[in-house]
Amino acid sequence: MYWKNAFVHTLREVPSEAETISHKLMLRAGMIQKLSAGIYNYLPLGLRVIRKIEAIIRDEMEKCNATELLMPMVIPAELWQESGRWDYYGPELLRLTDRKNNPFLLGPTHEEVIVDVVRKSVRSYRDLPLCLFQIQTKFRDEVRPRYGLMRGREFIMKDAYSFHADQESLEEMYWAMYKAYAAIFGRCGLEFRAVEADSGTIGGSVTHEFHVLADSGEDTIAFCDSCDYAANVEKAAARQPLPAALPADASMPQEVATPGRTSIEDVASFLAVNPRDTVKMLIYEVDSEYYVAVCVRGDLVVNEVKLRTVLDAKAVTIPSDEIVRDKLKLAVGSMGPRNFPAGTVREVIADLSVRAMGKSVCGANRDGYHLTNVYPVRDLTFKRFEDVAVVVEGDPCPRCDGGRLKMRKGIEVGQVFKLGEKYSKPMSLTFLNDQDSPSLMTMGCYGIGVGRTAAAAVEQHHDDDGIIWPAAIAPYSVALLCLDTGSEEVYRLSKSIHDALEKNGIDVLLDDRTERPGVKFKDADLIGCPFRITVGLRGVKEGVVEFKRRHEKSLEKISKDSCAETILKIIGRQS
RNA sequence: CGGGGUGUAGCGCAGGCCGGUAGCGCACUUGGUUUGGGACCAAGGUGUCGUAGGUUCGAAUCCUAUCACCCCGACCA
Repeated sequence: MYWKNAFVHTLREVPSEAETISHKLMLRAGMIQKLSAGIYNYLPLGLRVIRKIEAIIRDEMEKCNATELLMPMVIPAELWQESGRWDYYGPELLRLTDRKNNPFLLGPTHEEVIVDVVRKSVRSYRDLPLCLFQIQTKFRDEVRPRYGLMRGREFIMKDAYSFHADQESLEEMYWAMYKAYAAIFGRCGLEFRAVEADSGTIGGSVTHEFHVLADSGEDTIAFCDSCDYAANVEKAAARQPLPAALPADASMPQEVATPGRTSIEDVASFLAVNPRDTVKMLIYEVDSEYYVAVCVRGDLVVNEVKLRTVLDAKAVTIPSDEIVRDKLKLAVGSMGPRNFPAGTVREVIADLSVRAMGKSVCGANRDGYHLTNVYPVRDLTFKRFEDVAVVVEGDPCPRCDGGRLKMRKGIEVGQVFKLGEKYSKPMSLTFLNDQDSPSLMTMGCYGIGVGRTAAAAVEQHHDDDGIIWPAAIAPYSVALLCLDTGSEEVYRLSKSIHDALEKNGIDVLLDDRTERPGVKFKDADLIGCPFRITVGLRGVKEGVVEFKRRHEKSLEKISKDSCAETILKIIGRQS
């Protein structure tokens, strides 16, 4: 490919909208271009990266006996009404009507459609198991799209759906997909981690997310430093300590004045105790219907995802101080679980950490007062203990002895789900089993954010000069710089190298512009092809061209006459 | 959706308080000099100042409304 034909337009300055590295670099490298908030044009260079990722995905999907199809992006509302998601899904779902005023939606995911596809065709257990996938543009009207391809409204996703006669078959496919995902991200040259996760609104029970490790990630993952336990922090559990024993000399709770101290930090320092020895109590509003009180050890944070799961709720939010004070008649800043006036809340839930506490401080349920000498095992009367706290670095691993949890930031690029009968039931996806009786299919679904994978690769592989693409997903393997387009000899040599590489199946981008060398070097670094070949007057006079790897400083000089073969050998060895 | 901010040339920005010929850098075009890490000189083109209304002799500037975009938060297979 010749640069002049490749539609590569790099930017020297960063458009002001970009914040994250991948967003900035992909814009500057001329890979993407914004059309609207969270909606991007994929320019030729960016599209090549997308296509390479897609090719790897297709290859691995086919190894799992998954077959590709393509479903429409515009979906009749009817199907979603059938599954119940038409009402359940919030404003993230873009709804539209056609000229006859019939309701449609832009697909944010395709469970309903695939179920419809399969139920129209599959009747017998003999057709199962079955796995179908597509690579399609999705639309989710995100509240706040940001970070370029990382969190767009329109985005390309690979989604696969599997159908099974029984749980064992689903299990088998689930782990086959799990392995395929590991292979895909490995082949893309990414450092990633598969983690246990919360299954969220899509439903189902067991799920793993695949995260590319990068400091800029939006998710936090916790993993054990000695075994292979890893989980999204939303889900991560720690080994819970045993309930504390009550010391024989334990004295009775005592009310102390703590004027104006309403935060854990203030109360702890005022009473000269560690925040670990205080009990924090928070009020949550659940599904806009009722309230609960939640206690955690003072230094911990309530995990709202866990809380939601524990309450089987859709949403939990912290109400304003005014509501807590005026409507619930509670002492904001001085709430505590001992003698808690629970009349206005449905129940009190305590984190397991509280049970393990010894002598503690908690609110006295009276403005400006706290209690000291509280022993939760003795003084707290409520019964419900749950794991509702966010784990912290150093917590003991829930799986193994002696392991400690560590934290990293991750970018979620893929997820595998066991859906079970969540869609097959409301949509009557049945088959005849070998007993000749109708039975519900059980399903799995498996997604990969293709654009997000590209962005994650940039987050993980770049330097001050630009992108450093992993070889397998680079837009071109080789940036071939012809420094002196005015010289017949240099130009001819450049072209012959270009042709020889292309003939051997190597992607090569020949910079044939009449630009100064500095510009070409800068652009080559920015675009980030793994290999660079420089053909210039200076080298040609000595009979050499230069070969450089994007991630290394050093250059190799290669005889110009045998350079195509030499380079083929080097690249063949590496990729 | 709550809080904050920005819309002026393709990109990055100044101008705005204090109304009076719309500017700078990069990019682009032409000519020349340069030529191995984003060159230099000269000349040139480029705008409904986000949109609509209002105040005024006169609005990028003041007022009102509105739209878009960005950041923080909430939200998110």
